[in-house]
Amino acid sequence: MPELPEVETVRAGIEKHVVGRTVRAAEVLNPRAVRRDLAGPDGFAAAMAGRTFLRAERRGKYLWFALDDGSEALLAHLGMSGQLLVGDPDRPLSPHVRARFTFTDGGPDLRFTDQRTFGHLMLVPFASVTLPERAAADADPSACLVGPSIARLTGHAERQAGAARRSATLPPSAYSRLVPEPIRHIAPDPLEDAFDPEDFAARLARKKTQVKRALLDQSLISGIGNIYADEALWRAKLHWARPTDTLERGEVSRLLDAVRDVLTEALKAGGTSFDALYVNVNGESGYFDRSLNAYGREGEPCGRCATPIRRDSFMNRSSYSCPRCQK
DNA sequence: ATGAGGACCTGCTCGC
DNA sequence: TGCGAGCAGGTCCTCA
Repeated sequence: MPELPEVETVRAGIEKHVVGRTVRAAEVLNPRAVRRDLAGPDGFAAAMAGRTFLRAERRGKYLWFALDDGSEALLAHLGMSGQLLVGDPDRPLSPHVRARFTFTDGGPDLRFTDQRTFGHLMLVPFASVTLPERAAADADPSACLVGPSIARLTGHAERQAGAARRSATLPPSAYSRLVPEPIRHIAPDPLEDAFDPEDFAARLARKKTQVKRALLDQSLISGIGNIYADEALWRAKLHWARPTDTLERGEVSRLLDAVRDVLTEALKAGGTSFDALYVNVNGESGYFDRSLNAYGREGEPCGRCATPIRRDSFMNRSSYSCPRCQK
């Protein structure tokens, strides 16, 4: 499943193939792929035509392409099974292609493929406006000029004009710190500069929930899914059901180190698994089978103490842990 | 306000 | 051989 390392692999892989290119036509083959875009499939497709890809960016499991002057973005979430593939525009259309973008240069096209259709695409404005306004918005979310309710009611043309007007006040260097409006609530991920360990620890301490649930809470820390949550908890020797408000400071530090390590190592491995024109986010490829210590290893010996790994049911999914190392 | 759980979705595997 | 149940899980929505 695409978690942060897979999404970053896709972002880095796709960036060099699309940046600087202009969309000739967008085609939505399954309306569910753009279900969160209120312009609808036709509106989305029409609004994407003529857009130039400027940058490829990411936060947590979301990735986006800043378009044209950087005032709007094509936002993508890969869900459970999403892929972004670049290739010969004449190759056969697989049945799971949900959206397709061709380019004015006639070169390789971009396809959003998604078997389980949990992923989606949206054309959206950036959330923040000028830097002083950004500071105000951070202090008080309701102060954001482009709040969710406004964005939902506003059409593409108006959003476009508004975003362009606002972005005119921004120095180019500020763009990289902006995130698309629909993901304002997504916390920084542990691999970006904006991530603040102190803030994370403080917010974690205020929560009254289980530590694994907290790791999966994208508004607290982003980029972690079920697999890397289990792996990080195994490394940190923490039980998944441990109440967050009982964690000691040292344990939180250990957990954050484990999270960073597991994401970084997976990113290194994931970065080797695709070639030039085919960007693969298939969960089975590369590191998956080799370097997992807990996830999916029910009954197999723990790498530290040889106690069989246990599987528990949690949130309608599985949690894998060592009953001895992770009390 | 916050936390917990269900819905969404499709392909694969397993057991009868 | 065929079929249905179970499973996989990220995010949003609803309910308590």
